[in-house]
Amino acid sequence: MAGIKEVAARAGVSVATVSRVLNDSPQVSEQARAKVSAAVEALRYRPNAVARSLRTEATHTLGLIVGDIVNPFFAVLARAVEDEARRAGYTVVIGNADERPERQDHYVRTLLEQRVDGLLICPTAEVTPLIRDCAAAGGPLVFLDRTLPGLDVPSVRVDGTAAIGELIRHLHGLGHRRIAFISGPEPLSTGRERTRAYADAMRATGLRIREEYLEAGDFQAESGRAIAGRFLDLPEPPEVIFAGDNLMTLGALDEIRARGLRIPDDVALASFDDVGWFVHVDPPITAIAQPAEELGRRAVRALLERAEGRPVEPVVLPARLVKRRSCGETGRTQR
Amino acid sequence: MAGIKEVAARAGVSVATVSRVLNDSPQVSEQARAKVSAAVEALRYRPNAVARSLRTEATHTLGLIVGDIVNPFFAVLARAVEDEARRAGYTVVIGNADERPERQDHYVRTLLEQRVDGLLICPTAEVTPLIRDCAAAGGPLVFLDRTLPGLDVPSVRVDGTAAIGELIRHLHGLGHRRIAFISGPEPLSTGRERTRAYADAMRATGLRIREEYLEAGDFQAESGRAIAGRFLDLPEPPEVIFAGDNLMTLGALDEIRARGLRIPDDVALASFDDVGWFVHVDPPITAIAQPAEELGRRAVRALLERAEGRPVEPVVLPARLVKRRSCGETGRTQR
DNA sequence: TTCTGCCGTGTAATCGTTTCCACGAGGGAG
DNA sequence: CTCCCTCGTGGAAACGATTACACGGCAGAA
Repeated sequence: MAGIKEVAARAGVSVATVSRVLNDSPQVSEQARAKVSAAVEALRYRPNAVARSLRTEATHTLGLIVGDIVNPFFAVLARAVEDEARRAGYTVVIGNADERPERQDHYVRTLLEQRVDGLLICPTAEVTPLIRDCAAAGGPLVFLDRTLPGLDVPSVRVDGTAAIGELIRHLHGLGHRRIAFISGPEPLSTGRERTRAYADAMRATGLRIREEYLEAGDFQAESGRAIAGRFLDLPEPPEVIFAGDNLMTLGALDEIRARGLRIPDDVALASFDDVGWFVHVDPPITAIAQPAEELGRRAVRALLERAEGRPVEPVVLPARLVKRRSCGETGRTQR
Repeated sequence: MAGIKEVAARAGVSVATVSRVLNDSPQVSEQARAKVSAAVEALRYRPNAVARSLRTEATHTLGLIVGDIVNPFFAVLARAVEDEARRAGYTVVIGNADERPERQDHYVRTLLEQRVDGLLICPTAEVTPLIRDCAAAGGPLVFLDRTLPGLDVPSVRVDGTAAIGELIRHLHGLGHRRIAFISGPEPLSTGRERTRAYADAMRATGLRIREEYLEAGDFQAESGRAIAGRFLDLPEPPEVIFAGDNLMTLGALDEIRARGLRIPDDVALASFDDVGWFVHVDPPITAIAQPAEELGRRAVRALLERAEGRPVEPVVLPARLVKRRSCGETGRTQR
């Protein structure tokens, strides 16, 4: 493929001039500019970003490591990140950790070697040594959706505490008392936070927290199914199953349907994390909606500020309860 | 950040030796290897992939341009591509064209400048000049899911013709005669192919094709909703609405629900492209399932073969009809 | 002993850009 | 006329790796 040298030769100027034209520096005559443009066109020259990056120490690329791109929440997040990044002139490399720390580390390593200008991570579980190093090295790094304890890294996330409180009160108002929660993995900040919010809200509402009504899944559909099954097998099964993310909700729904139970009469269902099709389930599923797009955009902005050396403080966005019919009638339903 | 020079200095060897250790060449003594490893460790050295790529002319990176990452079909596709690529030692850069040719071109340009080792494109509509150039240049390029006419580029895709035929016969067997189709955009190969299959199958089954029962959407939910609305507004509305992708099915479902119509009694619904939650809609939605994972894997393999200069022939995978209850009772339902 | 070959190593060129610096031409001011 | 500044330009040194080539030492063969 033609390089800048060939272009220079064809245009009858030096490589320096070609480079100046390409980066439209003002320090170049109209004449030269025209000749170079013609040569570029004729040779179908495409600048080599690899060489450019080597010289300039900037790749105009951001890395994004998500838990699972097939999870609609992360898909929406990824699109928002990618959109905002493109607007700022950056390309995004997406890594799929599949919620596995070793895979997450694989991508961290690869992306660092690629010299991305910034890294957005939805951390999977543990603080790996590699992550600790990165945090210590102080490169542009921002945690997205989740945080890790004890590291000096800014994070952009959603706080669902208030919405969970509202949900529990809503359920209580509908007459439900036995509310079970399929929580997320203990090591994940989002898992811990939601569990805590559930427990606090139950207490605040004067409801008993039963050990057998609280079990941790792994944010994947299958665990939701299994745990819902165990809840339903209890001598005194819960009146409500509240699942900690949309995939576990899907799993729970599968299990409830497989047993031929009716929602909400036999058991009610609620989800942390809303997805488009919840309104089409019969009955539509009550859920806590997270502002995923906003989250993605804010994360990119925070990252870019960080990359420019400006200090950035954590961003915390609120979630919103969307009442539908899967927990019982409440007059009008929201979409 | 420390470079190979610092490592060499600290280990007391030359940069050549360090490089050889890093690429574990056999031509290096155990002793040197140990010293270098120690230095690498101590300095937390990370090879600079940018410099390496410049020298070796290989980035070990593949580009993937999808129509819309939020569409579950593409999300699954992207994960499969990314998975298979990782297995082969490649990183994937995902670009989101949002079904817009100019955005697709933006990514093609960017990825070419980044010197990706191969490019996987789900082409959006038209043959742009840029795409034509690429095809002509003969770089490693493979079309995924969709094809473009008149270009010498191998493609990996699904052929839903047989499944659509089966669906139409199934609907006919259930007593339906007035079958409307929300087709995809005319310029897209998948849109054209499905429309053609619908028309052929209708004819083959002895059903009339009515002009007012065939309208093209843009593979986004909103168009599905609008077109379904127009179908239902007809003096003689169809008995079945068959939508050309999962998002338009979602839109149609919205519209049907908004009108308070019952499925399948008032109108039946079928989808080209299956997604996980279809089984949870009441009633579960009959759909044609595409082997998205297989598609992604095959595409990567084809691309890598192409990159190695081996000739690759087009891959065409069959789709599969999954009968559920949204078109009427049929004895047992599949999951 | 001397020659041959291999093995481990180092020197330096190279990849395609950007950018610092120098240089010559031209023009305005003194 | 001379001086100086500006403007457009080109030469060449980076950037951080890989790798062709050369070289010295040592072992085995003659």
